[in-house]
Amino acid sequence: MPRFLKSERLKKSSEFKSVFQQCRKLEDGTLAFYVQFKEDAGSHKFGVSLSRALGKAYLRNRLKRRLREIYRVEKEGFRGGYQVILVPRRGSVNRTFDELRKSFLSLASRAGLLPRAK
RNA sequence: GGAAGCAGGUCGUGAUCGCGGUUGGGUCCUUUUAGGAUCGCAAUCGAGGAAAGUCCGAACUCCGCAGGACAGGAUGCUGGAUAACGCCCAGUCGGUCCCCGUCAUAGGGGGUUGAAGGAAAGUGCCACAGAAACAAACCGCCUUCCGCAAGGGAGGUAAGGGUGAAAAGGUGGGGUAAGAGCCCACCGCGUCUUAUGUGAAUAAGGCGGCUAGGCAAACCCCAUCCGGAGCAAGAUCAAAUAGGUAAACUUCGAAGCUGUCCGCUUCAUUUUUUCCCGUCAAAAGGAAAAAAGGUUUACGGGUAAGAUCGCUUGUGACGAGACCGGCAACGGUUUUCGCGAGAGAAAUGAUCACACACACAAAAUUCGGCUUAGGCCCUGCUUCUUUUA
RNA sequence: UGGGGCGUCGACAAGCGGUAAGUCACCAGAUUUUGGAUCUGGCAUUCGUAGGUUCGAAUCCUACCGCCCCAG
Repeated sequence: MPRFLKSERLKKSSEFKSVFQQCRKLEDGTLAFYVQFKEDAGSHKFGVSLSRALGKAYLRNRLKRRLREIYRVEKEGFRGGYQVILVPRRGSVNRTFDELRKSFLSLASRAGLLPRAK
């Protein structure tokens, strides 16, 4: 099974800033998807940013964990060399796990992270 | 049997994958005491009763400090308990509800509730109404004077009427010109003494009769307590990393050309500027231009939420069970067992099974409380209802 | 973690112990051929919610709910 290591996480405020500054933005009603591509094909990082307006603490925690779980399972198919930030939109706390995954996959495919279907 | 309310208990289990900590192990590096990095490794532990709101009280840390006072804040029946508290326990008194009891009171019992110190230290307020809201006489009642009378003047009075949330103890009797604690009885209030109690108070007896209306969650007075800031407190560490500035090189994303690299073209991202369009003015939209990103080198400073500790396997205000003391809260030179999360863009999620496993809601220095939120089941109490007798 | 402020009609708001001003909007009527403008009248059983103090609470006190801001 794929793992999700600490080194794959976006942590520092500066890292987030850099991605937001120089990135491609995609969104649907549920998620906003910020992706920045890098030369180094081996490195890939992932981060989630949640506003307090989304809901109470336990809701935000659950949403973040679900998004991370989706990323952990689905990142296998991605090309390397990217940094991704997810910003959930208002209302996404009420989505089920499957709805979140569908939304994530469609955005990732639009962003070009998924290789073309054979 | 059912429903509602209140109080107490309770807050899934197992499997697979994933995540955080600790310990062990493997690999690599430095060094050979050991340290660091890393991991499809193993073992083990991994959110709450409210973790929440941040309303109180402490521990701990730094700053200040001989000691005290003012200011400011908090608390406010009594006693106990505690590390401390505005919490908790027991009691007193008052309000309210229920039950017993009575012809009706009285009396007794139980639940619940109370920011229950002081209004005879001072200031202030008590709208409207009302004569008067701490001081009074409108309608009255009585005496007397003037007048034929209607009525008017002077005085006494506060029982009755009227106003009001509130009008100066209440009821009955005596008394009087009419009245009035003016006098008497009972009740109530205040005060003194005695008794009981640690005390708040209670009981009995004496005295007092109006001087003492309400509001202190109005200012205030009295008593007691409080130095200030908070784990982003605070302590330690190399002189490196990141970021910044300057210079040089470079164009990383997507698509196409190509076997591949280099390279080229177009598109896209962010920022700025200009033009067009549009409008009251903007925005949105369209077009053009410029810059940015990555790497290397140098400078520079100790800035910044850098790293480590604080930080939680802690001998403690710790948890659970006995025993002893206490009505209880709680306590103990007693005894047995237990030792439980520790992050830092922040660990608990996904799937499946089991009774539809389901509400509220997630640690962030740590404890003791309070308040609020809320699901299922169990226990107890209260109320209502149904059936049977 | 600590501190400060605000909730009054659909919108903006005044009042801060004694019967909840005002403006815009809305409704009805008048005027007008009609609309606008103008004039007249109406529009808060209760001041975010729940308790308490008081004769009396939007106002004072307490606890909640929602929103906004500040400091490191």
